[in-house]
Amino acid sequence: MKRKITLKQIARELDVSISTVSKALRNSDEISEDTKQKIQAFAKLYNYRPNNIALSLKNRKTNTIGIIIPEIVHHFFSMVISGVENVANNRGYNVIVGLSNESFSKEVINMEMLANGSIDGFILSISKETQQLQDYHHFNETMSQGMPIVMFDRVVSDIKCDKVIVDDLKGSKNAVEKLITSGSKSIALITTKDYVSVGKLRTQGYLEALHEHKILPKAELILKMDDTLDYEVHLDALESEIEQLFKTNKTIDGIFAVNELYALSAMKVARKLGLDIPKDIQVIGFTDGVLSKHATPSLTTVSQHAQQMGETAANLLIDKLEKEFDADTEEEFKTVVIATELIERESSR
Amino acid sequence: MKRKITLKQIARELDVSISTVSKALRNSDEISEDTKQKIQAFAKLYNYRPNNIALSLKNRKTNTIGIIIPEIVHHFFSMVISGVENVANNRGYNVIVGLSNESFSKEVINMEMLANGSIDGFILSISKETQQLQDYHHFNETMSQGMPIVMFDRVVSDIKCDKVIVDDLKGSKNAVEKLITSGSKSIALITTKDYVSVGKLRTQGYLEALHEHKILPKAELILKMDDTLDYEVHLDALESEIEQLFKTNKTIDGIFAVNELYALSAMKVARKLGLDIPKDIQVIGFTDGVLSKHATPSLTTVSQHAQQMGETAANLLIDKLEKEFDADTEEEFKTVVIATELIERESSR
DNA sequence: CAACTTAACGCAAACGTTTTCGTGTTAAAA
DNA sequence: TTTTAACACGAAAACGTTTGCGTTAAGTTG
Repeated sequence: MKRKITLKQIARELDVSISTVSKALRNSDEISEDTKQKIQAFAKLYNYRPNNIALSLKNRKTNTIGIIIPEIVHHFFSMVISGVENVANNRGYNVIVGLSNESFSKEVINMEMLANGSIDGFILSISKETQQLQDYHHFNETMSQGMPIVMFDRVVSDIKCDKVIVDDLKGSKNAVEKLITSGSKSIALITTKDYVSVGKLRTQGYLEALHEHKILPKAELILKMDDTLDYEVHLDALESEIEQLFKTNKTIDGIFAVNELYALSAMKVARKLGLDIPKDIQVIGFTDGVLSKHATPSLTTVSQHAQQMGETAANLLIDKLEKEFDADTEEEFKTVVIATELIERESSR
Repeated sequence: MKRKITLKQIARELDVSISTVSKALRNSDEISEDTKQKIQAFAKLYNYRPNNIALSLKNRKTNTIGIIIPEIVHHFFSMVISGVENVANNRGYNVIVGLSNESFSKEVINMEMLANGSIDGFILSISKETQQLQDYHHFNETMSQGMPIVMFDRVVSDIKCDKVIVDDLKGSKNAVEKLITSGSKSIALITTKDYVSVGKLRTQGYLEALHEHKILPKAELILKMDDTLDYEVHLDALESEIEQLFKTNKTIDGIFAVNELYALSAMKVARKLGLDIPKDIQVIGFTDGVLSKHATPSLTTVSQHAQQMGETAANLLIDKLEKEFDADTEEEFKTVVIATELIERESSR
């Protein structure tokens, strides 16, 4: 079990100084061709690779970016990671992930753990609890220490940093318009409580679409779920709520749901009540995941291009990291909006 | 944009030496109570945190573990990561992920990138290409440099290292037996080519179950898919193959598929051909993911307990990292087998 | 031959820690 | 008064790099 070889060992072995070895390996012309040949050959033989940690310490740069997300067992977030990993790797960076599990304290702890030199910058999406508490001190502290942050999807407008978002409003407006133009008259909305920023925006898109088509929104057609409950395990509760919605509003002939699970549950309930999809009732969901694609009937969705979001976020962050910062020019923050796309499948006409 | 504060700055500010500051903060009794108080207060005020990189360099220990997986947009793998993250975090470790995208060269590059000091050990699942090429030099090299590896799920028996696997054979045997005892007489198998280790084992389980129940396996009932194709995008090809299988073997009344997608496609085709599930035909899949749960009918599956696999792998690795290695005792490697569980849903009787 | 250039290499600092081993001061013991 | 011990702190090395600058010896120039 030999340890990795270091400059010092090569130097001792070849009877030269450490600096000579270092320079020879970086092909400095301070060193004679002969010595360079010798050193490089030796280094190759022993498979020398510079120690990343030592480099990080010296350069005050780790070439590693941290990504903090609420959960990883989730199609959207894993797609984002995939995008981040892609460009990070291509640009010579590693990716270290932290999970907040939707918890404020875990988010804070994770960030503090990584902020102490382990990484050069953050890419993150805020946990639900943080959104509720509206406590953003950890973001501000991190940034005040010179560590850049890029937020994606669940962002907070108060914080000055780069952001990558999806046009939730426009996306859902489009979806609802699609329902309207395809003949739905009475469209229900299944959404989350308002503190979830994206839920709020998607609700607004729904309302705007109705408004532009002179349809009066009805409160009883809007179902606001409390998504602090984990509906992966409380599916029944979700479904009975939806069933209730259907039963008290027999006219419903269109559903817009702010996520995949709500949409699928709606379809399930509709089918149970003997409704044909998409003939009797159309369904569109937000977030394009595997479930939508493989459901029967397959679900028409608003795609967020998660992978592209990840790539964009990574590029934004690395751009910032590699731009030699002119202390004079005011730092500027970009917000990139990724266009949504309506993916039409079998659940809409 | 103030940088993070260092020991040196505190020392200069308080007019003591660096070592005094260090000792004071670690509550050494070499330092007087007064000075300790003063230094600790100052450090707290300026929110001092030791620099991880410097610590890593000094201790030759990064407290970071690397995990290399074929892909992350995959329920099984993200569950494993989730498990790893859990125990890693609780035991004071960070997790850095690398994706091989099922490519041999990306796997090698990723490992080399991380092996140069960035991490203390690996948790990994081998890419398909590596399994085909059977080139394992990067694993051996990594380990010969004293960096431990824990393999999970897709392992290779030639390599001496800790492993976490699922009893693929027993799991699939159980599943097929379930089909048999529930009345299926003619059971088809949808699997992968044999170089995928798990596919091979699951095929074997299928055969053993048939054998024990005195059923003669028929070659025409075994469909071996070439899974170098990405069936997420070539769904049609997959489905038409399965349809062919059904049409040339009208007697089929049971399907065992080695993954979720194959099983779902089988269900789709069956439904298309007018077969009732589970009355006319039962279906069981391997790997318990979101699709199985939310499909209609929901799919009976063999669960691999992915999260538990991740947790086990992480514990194995960290145990090894933290055990002061007695050079005398021979190093021993464990292989932990995680029991599978048949999760019965609507697709079986 | 003196003065100067150039080639080839080594020294040492720096990145931020921890820790071992002094060292100086003071107070107690002889 | 001298010796000793305890106390409180500092110097320096080490982890593995990179790099500016100093140094030496050889060669060149006038």
